[in-house]
Amino acid sequence: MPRASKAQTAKNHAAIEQVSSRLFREQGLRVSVKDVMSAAGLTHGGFYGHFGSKDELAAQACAAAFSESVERWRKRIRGAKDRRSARTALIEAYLTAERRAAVGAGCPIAGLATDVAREPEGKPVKKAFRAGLEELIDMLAKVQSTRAAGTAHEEAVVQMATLVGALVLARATEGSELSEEFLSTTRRRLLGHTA
Amino acid sequence: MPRASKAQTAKNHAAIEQVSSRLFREQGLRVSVKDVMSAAGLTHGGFYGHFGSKDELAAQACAAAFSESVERWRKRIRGAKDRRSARTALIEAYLTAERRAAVGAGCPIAGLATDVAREPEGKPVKKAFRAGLEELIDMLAKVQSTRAAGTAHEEAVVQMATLVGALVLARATEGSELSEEFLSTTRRRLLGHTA
DNA sequence: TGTACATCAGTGAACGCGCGTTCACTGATGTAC
DNA sequence: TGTACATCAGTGAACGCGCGTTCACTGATGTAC
Repeated sequence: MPRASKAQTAKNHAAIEQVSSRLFREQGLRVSVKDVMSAAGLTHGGFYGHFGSKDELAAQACAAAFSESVERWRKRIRGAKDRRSARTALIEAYLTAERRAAVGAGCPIAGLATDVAREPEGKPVKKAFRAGLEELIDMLAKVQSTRAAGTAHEEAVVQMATLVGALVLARATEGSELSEEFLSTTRRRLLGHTA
Repeated sequence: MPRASKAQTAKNHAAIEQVSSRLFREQGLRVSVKDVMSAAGLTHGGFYGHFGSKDELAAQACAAAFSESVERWRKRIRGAKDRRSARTALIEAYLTAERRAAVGAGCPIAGLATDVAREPEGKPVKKAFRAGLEELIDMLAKVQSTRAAGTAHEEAVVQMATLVGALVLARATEGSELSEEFLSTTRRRLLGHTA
């Protein structure tokens, strides 16, 4: 299948990006170029016609995953009648068994945080991750009930830590009672049904 | 250096376990057998005289890391004058720049959660991780001010999620202002200086 | 206590395999006339 | 619109390298006398 048409080439490029965004979230940065290309229906050699390196793809895939999340959050916020219910909607959607299972389609923060932490400074994926994380924190800050922006930001930072920690630990203990607790107890307490 | 003495063999075994416990926390399960053995001052071939497989070592290294944490937590709790100050001591020690930097000597939950989540069911490291996590949650539950055991457990589950999430995200964003916020803001809010 | 020798901890080459990246090649696409 | 041909997207073999694991070998240790 030599010399694909321009339209096909664009489709292939999009497929590589989309598929790798899923695979990186599922398996971390250890996914191989061959795995990505196979999943996109291509052979590995053609990869370097689309991206300069695996690192470059990782950064773009990470950014794409964050765009997906931002879009999803935006829709949920728009669908809510006020800030309080928007916040509830985000938290309830984040801490579910479906989200725990759907690693590849889920939150890139939960999927990639540890891998990104291990990357040396300066790697492009690190920058993409930080930018995405900051954007999602800003969105979370905007649905806090507090009026003061500074306080809302602080609340968002801590809530983000709690959400990500709970999801990551629910995944690590999947199949146990504890895993369910990480989802349901955290959800309940974050939503204020607290003792 | 053939046929080491029994004493030397025991020392070597302990060195492999200790060194791998550090390396696994730092780099995740991708650390190579050669890396571990080199760090222990040995050559890779001798590994299988000490452990049946890399998976087996990972589980033992994980368990050893948790033992370290349990011991450290226990000391802090013993050193505190009451439950409230014990809880404060644990949280303050967990969310510091030193702990953020000391990945290899730090909390195995923060270091290994994502890797463990990606391991297939049944892998020995998964069992070790769950057991260790449950032990630390129990310790955290015991220093809650609530009298009711069920409520204390729930609080501990959520606090653990927050602590781990904040540390992991502080590491992923190290070098940025956001990273400092994950430590200081979370610490302040968990300790109740809340608005 | 001293000697002869079996044991076995550690070595390093080798196994088959997968990695990221490069490159000569193919032949349909896209273009110049 | 039809033809001739340069372009270049994708292929698959190959590069050097590192992986987990195995194994023949070495020679000091530990033991039997």
